[in-house]
Order: sequence, then structure tokens, then C-alpha cells
Amino acid sequence: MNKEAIATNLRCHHLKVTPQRLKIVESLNMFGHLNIEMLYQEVKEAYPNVSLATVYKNIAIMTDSGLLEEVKIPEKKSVFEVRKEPHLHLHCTRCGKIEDVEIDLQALAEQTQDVSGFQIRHADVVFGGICPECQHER
Amino acid sequence: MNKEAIATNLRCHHLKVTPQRLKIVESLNMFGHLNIEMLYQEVKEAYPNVSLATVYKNIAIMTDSGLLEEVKIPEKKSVFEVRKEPHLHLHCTRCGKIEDVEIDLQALAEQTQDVSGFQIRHADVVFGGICPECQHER
DNA sequence: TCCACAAAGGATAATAATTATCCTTAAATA
DNA sequence: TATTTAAGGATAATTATTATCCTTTGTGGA
Repeated sequence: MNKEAIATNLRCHHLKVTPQRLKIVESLNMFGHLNIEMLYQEVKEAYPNVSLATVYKNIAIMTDSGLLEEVKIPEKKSVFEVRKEPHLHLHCTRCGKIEDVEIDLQALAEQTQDVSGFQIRHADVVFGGICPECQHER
Repeated sequence: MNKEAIATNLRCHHLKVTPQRLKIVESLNMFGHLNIEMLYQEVKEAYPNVSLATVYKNIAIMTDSGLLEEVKIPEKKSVFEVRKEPHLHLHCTRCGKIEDVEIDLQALAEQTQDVSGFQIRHADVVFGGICPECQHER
């Protein structure tokens, strides 16, 4: 998603296009998943006197409007990502890296729905394990 | 898990068996999933001058020792549960209820492993949706 | 059963995380 | 370009969590 696409996306959520917001979304595009503190550092590189409150406020408003999404990882602080196609998360418990992987959860959701009677609307899946790079060490 | 089983469980983790700890685990047995604040209220019913710090300390130490587990639910505060067989969680976004359901994730984990190269060790799955009771309303 | 000791509890201070406030600045619309 | 209104920055306030310190209590051994 390039700068213009981000701007369009913000506008259609009735949010003003500000440099700080663009930088937040660009950072997430670049790195995939960042927590509040990392985002703050990133934005600060471009805008040294950005306020931490600005980051909090923007994360909140962009998450509420569905542009971003919070990902809760066991034993870690929440990270944020740009919302895209449904996917699941892989978390390397050795190096901390988080990756997306597109795997269809339809079958599992249906099975769960049948067993439980819940009408399932969305799924949050985090697999914890060791990434390929870390497997080669030690 | 009855009181004696809990005590045994605590002892084998080299943790002393105190009334506060028993109450915490019993509350979780009773209600399934509680957050810190709810646990504090529960324990306070039995021991009115329990300190909130005691609840925090015990949750931390029992989670570290594997007796309890933290469950992170989107848009909610973390809840805790007694560790048992691997299972996934259902979260009713209307009434807030959280349920366990035992569904085998082996196939999904293997598929994910094949696609990603990760060595998968554990899975955290939360399905959000509408529970059977809430479906009948409105 | 009783003692000694270490671990746990309670109270509360300290720290960290998040949110609210208030005034200034800047984006959007006419 | 002027007006308006949302957003930014600084910082206070609030909330959540952890640390500290002293007292109390479980536990294992005598």
C-alpha cells in the first residue's frame, strides 16, 4: 500500500491525512508488526518531536476504524498490523519474529461452529514455535 | 480438580499451599476464565483483606510454573484459566462469555509447519462470534 | 509435635502503561 | 484564501503492574 493508497484509505474513514499517520502506516507496511514503543521510535525518526500520545491516539482511532488491527501474542506486548486478508500468525519464541501465513481456516471454523453452536465471525490464531533461521542455531 | 489435587499440584511445583492460592484456583475451576479484577473480587469474598498484590503475585508465579495459563482475547483484558488439555477458545462478542472447545489442531499445525518451515510448539486460537443463547435474542 | 527458616501475605510505594486535558497548529472544505 | 474542525504536542491524570519491606504462616526436619 503506497502513500496515496494510505491517504485514500484514511479519507474514506473520515480521518485527516497527517504526516504522522502516514508514517505509522508506512512503518507497519515496512516492518509488518510493531508494538507501541517501536512505532513511537519509528515515527520519531521522521518527526523528532512527535508525542507518544499522538501514537496512542492514532493507533486507537485507526484500529477502531478498521485500518489497523491489534495482534495479541502470548507473553508479548501487543503488536499492530495493517488490516488485510484474514491470516494467521507465527511467532518465533526464540528470536521474537512474527510472520503472517495465509492458510484457510474455513474448515476449522465450520467444525467449531458445528460442535459449539457459536456463529463464528472471526478467528485469531497464533502459532508459537521456532522459525527456520533459529532452527539452524545451537 | 478438588482442593487436595490443587494442593498436590502446588506442592509439586514447590509452591506453598496457602488459602489464597487455593481460592484462586477454585475460582478458576468454578468460573473457567477470570481476569485479575474478577479474581481479586472472588478471593476477597473469602478473605476480605487480601491484597491485590497477592493476586498479581500468585497469578504470575502459578502461570510461570505452568499451573495456570493466560488467555489473550481481542478487545478484552486477559483472562486466566487452569491449564489442561490443549483446546481453543470461543468468545461471544455479544455477552462476553468465553468457552473452551476441544478440537484437534494437529492437522492445521502440520499444514502451517509445512508451508512456513516453523517448528510449531503450541497454538493459541480464539474464535469470536455469537453464542447460541445470544443468537436467540433481538 | 515443635522449631527454624524460607516463602508468602499485606500494605503501600514506585514504576509503567494508557488516557484525558488543553491549548496550538494544520488539514479540509467551501 | 478563510473558516472550521480535527489533530498534534505537552503534560497531567488515571490505571495497571511491579517492587519493597516488614510481618505472618506453611513446611520439613529434629
